[in-house]
Amino acid sequence: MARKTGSHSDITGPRIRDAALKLFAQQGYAAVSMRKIAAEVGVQAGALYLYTPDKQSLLFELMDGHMTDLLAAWEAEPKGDTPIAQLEAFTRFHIRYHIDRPEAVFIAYMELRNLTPKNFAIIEAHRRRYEEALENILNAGQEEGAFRLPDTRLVTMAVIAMLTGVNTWYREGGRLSRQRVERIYWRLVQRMVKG
Amino acid sequence: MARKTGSHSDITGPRIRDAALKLFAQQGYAAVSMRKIAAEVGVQAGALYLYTPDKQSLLFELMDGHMTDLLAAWEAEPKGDTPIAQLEAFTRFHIRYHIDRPEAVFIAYMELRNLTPKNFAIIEAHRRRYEEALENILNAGQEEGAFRLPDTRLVTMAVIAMLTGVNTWYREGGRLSRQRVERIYWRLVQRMVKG
DNA sequence: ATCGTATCTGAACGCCCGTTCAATTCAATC
DNA sequence: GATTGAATTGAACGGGCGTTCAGATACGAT
Repeated sequence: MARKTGSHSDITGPRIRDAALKLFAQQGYAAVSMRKIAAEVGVQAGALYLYTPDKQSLLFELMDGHMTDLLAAWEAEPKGDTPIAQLEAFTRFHIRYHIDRPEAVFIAYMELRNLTPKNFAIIEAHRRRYEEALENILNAGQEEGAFRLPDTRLVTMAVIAMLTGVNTWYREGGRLSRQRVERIYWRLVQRMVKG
Repeated sequence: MARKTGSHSDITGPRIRDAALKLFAQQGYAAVSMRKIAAEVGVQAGALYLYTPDKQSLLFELMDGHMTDLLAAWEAEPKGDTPIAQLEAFTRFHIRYHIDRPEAVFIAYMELRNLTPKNFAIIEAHRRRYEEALENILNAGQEEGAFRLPDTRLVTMAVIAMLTGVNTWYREGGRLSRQRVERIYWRLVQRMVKG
């Protein structure tokens, strides 16, 4: 047998990326073989190489796609014009966006060490740009006196770590709704920045 | 050749654990082979099995040891008697302890999925106990009116995520000293809990 | 000097890895 | 209904994996 009825390039391609996303998140890049990914798609391992040059590219494209989408989504987000409004927008956006993509987020944070140095540098640049979006808001608020921060760079890292931490405990249908989680975290962030 | 001069069980054992800690943190459990660990120690792969029953036990003992030490160190920490004093003690302790053991901390957070279900349950119980140490402080402060928290469980997770995040950016000899990092984070935590 | 034993080697076991590629199958076109 | 070309198989490549174990080695006790 060779290819099955109705299988086409534009269907198999995305299915491979979906399978890789799921399996990398579940078991980790190093523990997932090309054969496992192929099995999840329902195809032989060799077929994967029609859609990706190698395993590393599969990982990189998942991470690069995630970061690119994240940055684009933040650009497109309505922000308001005061630092306090922008900080609220960032806080709520970050939680909402990350809570909806637990697998991509998990991979983006856990598999950095499995990237080649070149690919790592590209992902790091993306991350840096995203962190700077927050840092710029904090700096603006600091300058105009809306915030009183001990150290904007440190507060940037503290806020992002705190917000991203939601993904470690949030479960769909749990005690708190997304809305409620968003609101509570926003209150905490407010307290952190208000002198 | 067989064993080298001066090699003894009580030397090789710890060296194996040290090598495993270093390599697991650097490359991840799945990517590190028993042969790599053995090479780091300067020994053949077979020799490892005089000191550990298998690779999984090597990982588990590192994680279990780390969590046990962490809990014991917190027990032994001078705490003060008010919730606010205890919260300061916890905040400073957490940062100090974690900043000094980046490899063990990294493994404890990243390699959970590579534990067998039984071992995972044990590590999770440890983590839960540690989280409860903080949650109890927050609850006590909430009840006696020292803190005004939107949700103690959520604030517990937020604070721990924020504090542990230090390990992602802190570098020895960087812009901020440990002392300064401790102090700034304590100010942020204070703001978060004070209504 | 010899022995006993703790320590370690080196080879082997069956298995899985990422990747390549000739051969095959199927859908669309003529 | 034959031809074409994209999609896929299945086998193969060299290599690394965790683990076992008989045999070699060197130290401490006698």
